[in-house]
Amino acid sequence: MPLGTDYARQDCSLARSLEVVGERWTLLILRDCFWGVRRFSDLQAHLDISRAVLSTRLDALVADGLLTRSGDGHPEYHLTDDGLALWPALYALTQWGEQRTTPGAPRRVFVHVGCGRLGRDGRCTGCGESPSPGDLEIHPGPGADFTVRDDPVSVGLRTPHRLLTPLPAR
Amino acid sequence: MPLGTDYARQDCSLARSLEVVGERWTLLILRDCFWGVRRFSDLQAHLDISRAVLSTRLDALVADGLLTRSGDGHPEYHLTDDGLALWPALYALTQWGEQRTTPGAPRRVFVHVGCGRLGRDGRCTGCGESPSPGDLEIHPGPGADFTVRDDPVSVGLRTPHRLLTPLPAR
DNA sequence: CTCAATCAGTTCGACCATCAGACCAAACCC
DNA sequence: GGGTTTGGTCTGATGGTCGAACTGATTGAG
Repeated sequence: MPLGTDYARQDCSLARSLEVVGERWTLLILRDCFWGVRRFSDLQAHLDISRAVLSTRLDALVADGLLTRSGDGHPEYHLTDDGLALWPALYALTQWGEQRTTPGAPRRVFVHVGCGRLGRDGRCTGCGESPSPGDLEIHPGPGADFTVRDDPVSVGLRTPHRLLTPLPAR
Repeated sequence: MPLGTDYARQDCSLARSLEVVGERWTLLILRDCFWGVRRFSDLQAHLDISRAVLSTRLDALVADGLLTRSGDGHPEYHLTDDGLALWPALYALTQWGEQRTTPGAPRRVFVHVGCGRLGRDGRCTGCGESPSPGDLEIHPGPGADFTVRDDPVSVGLRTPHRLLTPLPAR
């Protein structure tokens, strides 16, 4: 928990959110899940995160109902509806970072499949709606840098990829 | 910084965002700034945060250009344009927390002054636009609980209050 | 089927952040 | 000018995070 336990006495929904997704690494793990990453080792390799912390975070996300752990052998992690509902917040935070650091050259571009591009406000430039993540493709943008990482997830993102479908492709 | 320094080698705008606003307490401090809190002691009393940490966070937010520190005597903290641009992300996270914990009874309701209410997607139910925070009023909602806190900021929020105007009123 | 490699963690000790509380100097109030 | 408030800093105790080593189950190759 990112907040002291006595923070339960704060009457604010943002604090409630941060108790679940405010810890170090948690939002980056969920971002990878939206992109389709499902395996422990892929998350670990892509995030350069300590295995101990990744294990703790995944346990917490499953306990909080944002992820499910499935499979009898090596588990796969999938977003629940509660997890999927986080997409607008995640996208808004990403856009804020993009606008601050590389305003003219986005690292990633999201495409509403068969329709238009996703604008900064999360609306499709084609239909004007806010597509659900499953209807989106992530494309490398002009600000992307392919030289920094060689893990399977980073490699898989060098070409367009439908969100929520397995990454790396198997 | 919430992420290891070597995370500079990650090619992702979300990571960039989290390096600025991902630390414990930072988003709650900014939330208070949107509500109009400007003084060190008001933040400290409302958040129940250690003074040392609050001091560190405010320094970082000023250095990152999200807040300005003004006044020759006791300083006032104000949001910059970069800080104000965070509003959609902050609102989206708040709505996610509200939907998860108290779906039918929001703790706070935001009103586009003279127009309509703010929907879950940040659009006004009246005009359909996404108002900037300065055009919004925060009202206590049906899920608000006035019994938990008695600091000046909490008291000031028991009645409708225009965002970005001084809180507590002086 | 056997054996090695991979996967999904757990454990460990070093290090860093956060906490509550004490302390302090400048600003403000009378 | 003196006392109070404000806005911090400092300190020792506690808890989180780190990289690296270790482990046991699963999977794949032959």
